[in-house]
Amino acid sequence: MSNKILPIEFYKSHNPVEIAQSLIGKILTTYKGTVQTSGIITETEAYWAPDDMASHARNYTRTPRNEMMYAEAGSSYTYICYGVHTLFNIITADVDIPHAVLIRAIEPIQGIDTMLKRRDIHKLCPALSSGPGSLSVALGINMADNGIPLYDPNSQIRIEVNNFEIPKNEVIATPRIGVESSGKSASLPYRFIWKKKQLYQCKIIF
DNA sequence: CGTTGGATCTTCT
DNA sequence: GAAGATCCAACGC
Repeated sequence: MSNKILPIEFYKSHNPVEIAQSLIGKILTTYKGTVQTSGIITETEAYWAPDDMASHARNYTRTPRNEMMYAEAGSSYTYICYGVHTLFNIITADVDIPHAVLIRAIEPIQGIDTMLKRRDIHKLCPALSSGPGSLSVALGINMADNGIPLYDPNSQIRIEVNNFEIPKNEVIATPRIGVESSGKSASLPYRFIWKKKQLYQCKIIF
């Protein structure tokens, strides 16, 4: 069974901070072959180009790597961080407005056994899909997933609405991670975390 | 426990 | 040549 997919209109707002906040509690699902894995989004960060000095698209910088940031709302943007980790972002606003939201953590729902294998972890724990690089491994996301329309029912990666809304007072805002050197952009409260994440307690699977 | 450094790609200096 | 939207194994207490 699958939930209702978020429509493209959801991503067209020109305020990526609001979108980042609204994405908390939504469901990120990947379909790789016959395998489905999914989780509740519990942590996001907004990148508000061109003024945001922490964004790859600061000052409308345009390179082969970040070209997808200028694409249509609801497209995925994947890139390699520190030469090692694949990070998964969602592009928002109109074409040529390179706002983005980075997905930093999910709470596993479906395909937990598959996620454990992909991560080579043998028990369910927060590290399974918490942290932007770990999340991509757990969900099987790689650089081939750059530019996927996340609102399309036929895509391998989709964002779906949840059966319940997360109350706003359970979501806190903090400065973003790893952007200390980005001048005044560094202190902006563009990171959102669901306070009640970690529904499970590291139980043994095998 | 907390801290350190290696991995190794893209971009800018 | 250096730093970055990171992670984790290897250390030292």
